[in-house]
Amino acid sequence: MLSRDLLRNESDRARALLASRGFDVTALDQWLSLDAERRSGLVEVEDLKRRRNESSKAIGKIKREGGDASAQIAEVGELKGQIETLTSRLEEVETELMQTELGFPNVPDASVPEGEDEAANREERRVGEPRSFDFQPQAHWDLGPELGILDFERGAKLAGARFTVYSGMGARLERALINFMLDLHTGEHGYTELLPPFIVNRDALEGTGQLPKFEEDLFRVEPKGLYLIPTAEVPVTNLHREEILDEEALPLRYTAFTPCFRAEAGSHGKDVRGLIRQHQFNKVELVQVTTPEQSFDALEQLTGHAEKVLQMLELPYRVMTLSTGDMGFSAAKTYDLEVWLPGQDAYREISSCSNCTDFQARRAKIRYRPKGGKPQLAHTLNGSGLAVGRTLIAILENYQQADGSVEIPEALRPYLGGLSKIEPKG
RNA sequence: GGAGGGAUGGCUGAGCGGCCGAAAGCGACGGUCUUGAAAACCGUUGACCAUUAACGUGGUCCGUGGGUUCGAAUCCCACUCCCUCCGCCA
Repeated sequence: MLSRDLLRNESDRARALLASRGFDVTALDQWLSLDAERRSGLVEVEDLKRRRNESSKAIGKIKREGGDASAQIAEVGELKGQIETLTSRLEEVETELMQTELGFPNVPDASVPEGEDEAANREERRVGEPRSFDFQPQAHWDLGPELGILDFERGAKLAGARFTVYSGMGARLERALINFMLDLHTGEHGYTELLPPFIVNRDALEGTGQLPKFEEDLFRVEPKGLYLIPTAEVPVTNLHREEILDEEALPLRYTAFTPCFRAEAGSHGKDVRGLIRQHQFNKVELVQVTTPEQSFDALEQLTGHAEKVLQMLELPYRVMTLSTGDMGFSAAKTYDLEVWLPGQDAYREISSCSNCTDFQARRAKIRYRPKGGKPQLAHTLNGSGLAVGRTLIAILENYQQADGSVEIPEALRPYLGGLSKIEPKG
């Protein structure tokens, strides 16, 4: 959610910022008229309540003194009716106002390039040289089955398209990557490891911005109407929902490995081959809760923490700042890390690091208390550190050898019992 | 799944249907004292909304949602969560 102050008192600026994201700003006009109606209604109903409270107190006093309070009782009865009708109207307005508000995306930071889509994204830097091959590099959807470590067909048999079975060294490599990333973030970057629920309620998803707008992207779990998490960002960011944190405790840094579940509605025909776009995938997530002063520095740091994984695995990548039109709903600024995939001759997203400023904190009521001051909204950040399946892909494609084997990056070998190479089966 | 107990401010914990936004303690903050700190003592200390140039003023909130009543933290109903015991279970 955006601050009502911004919407109300700087509505022209809000309009321009929302428009830059491709958002239909007629909703803002609707919001403004609802807000005005709410406020004038509040003044009216609060005055009626004041009169009712005064009369009620008078009744108590008269009765204690043994007097006759029937005049006051009649007055209260009349006020009550007026309050009821006004209140029910106000509740309608409030509900509509909320619904409108929950539909507004975050506003972009001034440093974000303006543009309609990914074409306007700004490349910040490239790290690492793409390796030159003296043979035609294969894509992971060929390498994986040939090595006997990825089984797309049996994944489809078990659950349908976009599900994959990891087998043997594939499963082992995925597990090694998870441990490697968690150890790095907890050991070197100061994050606390969490193992949260993989199923959450609506409140949590509303807190981080997936609901109410993006319900069709989620898997719903029937008996209780809960949802499978689309990212660990949801349970981890909501950890401190409706809490007032001590300022000294900030910044909070959490890392969590979880599987992620996405319905991928509307992405038919996109990335249908291989492991790029799955209904279920593993991710190690980074989340920070900071003060407003800290959050943009924290975004640089957090992005650096995710980059460190790629650097240690010696995978070439580039850093992109997403444009206003390409950013996610809750983000004020986002860096995407794109890893080089030689099998596809392209950079592909492997991490997305965002500063959500106070947007999620306002929805989830995550606050902190400055020393001796009033509670304030915190800022929240999240980033993948990294998407594990895509990291595995990157290793297969970048470290493949002419004989069909795949070398293991040095940094990962301790996690694989010292193994240096995955050989084709047979 | 069955039986019982509970949910009050940052925390612990009182609270005859009106005088309760709520005792007390802890914590936090400010002050006295001290070279400084601790201790002691004094004082301040919930959140949200509206309104006001401001000082303020008003409204709402005692798990959530309904109900009874002129009036509810207090009475009634439903739900959620937590605890104890029994059953079942990885």
